[in-house]
Amino acid sequence: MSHTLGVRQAQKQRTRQAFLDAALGLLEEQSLSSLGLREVTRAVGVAPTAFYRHFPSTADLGVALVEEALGSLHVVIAGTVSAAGDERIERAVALIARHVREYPAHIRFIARERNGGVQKVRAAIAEQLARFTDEVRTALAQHPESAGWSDDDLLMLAGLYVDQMLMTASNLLDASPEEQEQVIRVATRRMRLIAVGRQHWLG
Amino acid sequence: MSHTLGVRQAQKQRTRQAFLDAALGLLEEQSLSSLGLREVTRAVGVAPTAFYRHFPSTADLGVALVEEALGSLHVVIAGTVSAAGDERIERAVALIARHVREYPAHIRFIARERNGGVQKVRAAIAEQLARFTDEVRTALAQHPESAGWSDDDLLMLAGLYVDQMLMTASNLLDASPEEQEQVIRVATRRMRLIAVGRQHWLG
DNA sequence: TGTACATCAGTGAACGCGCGTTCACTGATGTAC
DNA sequence: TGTACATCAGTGAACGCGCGTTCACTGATGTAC
Repeated sequence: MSHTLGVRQAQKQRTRQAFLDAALGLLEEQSLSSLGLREVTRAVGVAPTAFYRHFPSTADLGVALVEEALGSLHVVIAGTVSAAGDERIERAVALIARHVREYPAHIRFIARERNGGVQKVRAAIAEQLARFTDEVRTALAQHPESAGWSDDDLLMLAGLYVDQMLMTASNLLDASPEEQEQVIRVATRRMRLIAVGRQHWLG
Repeated sequence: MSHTLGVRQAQKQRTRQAFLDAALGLLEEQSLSSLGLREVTRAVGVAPTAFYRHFPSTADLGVALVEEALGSLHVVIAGTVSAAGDERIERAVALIARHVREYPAHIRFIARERNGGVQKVRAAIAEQLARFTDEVRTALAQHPESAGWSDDDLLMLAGLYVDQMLMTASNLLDASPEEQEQVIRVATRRMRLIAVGRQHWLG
């Protein structure tokens, strides 16, 4: 079993994950650019110097968090776009809402650092979102409604959807339980309006 | 002339403005939650303790920056919505682009801190954006196309426009001069698609 | 299987530094008479 | 107009503290024979 990690490697991965988890928790209430190395190691329960065994800097830890946070979203995105039938939009919004409920800290992190003060992390997020947009474009191209659409227009529409999803996710985070229904209703109508625009689009 | 400020008051206001200007400059490359009080006073050229004569904390300086940054936007927003005729959308996007060119640091600040780590500032931004959305709704209600629209739907549409404007502004900031044209083209088509959706909307 | 050596994740002391905040101060500006 | 007192924006020394980074270390795990 060459894939079985040695005890040492396994332990290292566990510690690394503990760093990611602790950082994500601390980042619920602050930005990455103010996150301290010692703060993270304290939360994990290791010596400050242990940090350097895993990341050169907190910015690099941030990049790792981007991958963790957005990696799991590919599946959700695929689900929202491929859904078919009358209730396609409702299902898409519901999928987003569920993801936010399951990974609130990840979403908060992405929404915050997308425009945050750490260049490396912003670049990583931008790259991942560009990939999402491209995936959505490919999925949209399969729809019969996309007949006659240029690739450029499909990309425009895909970007609009991706931004809308992220905005909805971020709004859900800031909403109280009672407000969440309202956020979902408004997000659904926004999507519907965009869908109407799509049906009558003439390039 | 009871409105003429005394020498002392005038000097105080000048120093306060120097704090705002210096902070805005420093915030181009970091988030408010990592902005240091001493960093700001150093940039202004006063003793660290002078800060407390103007703001209780950097968070409160941030709130003052929100008002400065978003105060000037009311006029722009009004301009984008009231524009009429065939090229309404082109004009709206051009107005946003001009504002971004004139006040890039303000826009960056708002985009960054809208989801940033300082609660007080996020609340201030959310409140101002809600007011913008309401202003846009009122303006939209005047349009003949809005006949038959519920207030709720108009608010939904207004929110979509406001978010789109802010997103466009933020995209322009991150774009190189060559990319800016592309950003403007895509933003224009997004707005057009939304406008098409609006025309065929049935509630 | 047992032994001898190599690797390396995590340690703990130490460093110099800049931080936010306190305090009593100074001296120009403002005000009362 | 002149004088005596009050106000208060900005000062500068001092404080205790936590920061990021360095370094030589330890001891469990891995590897070669």
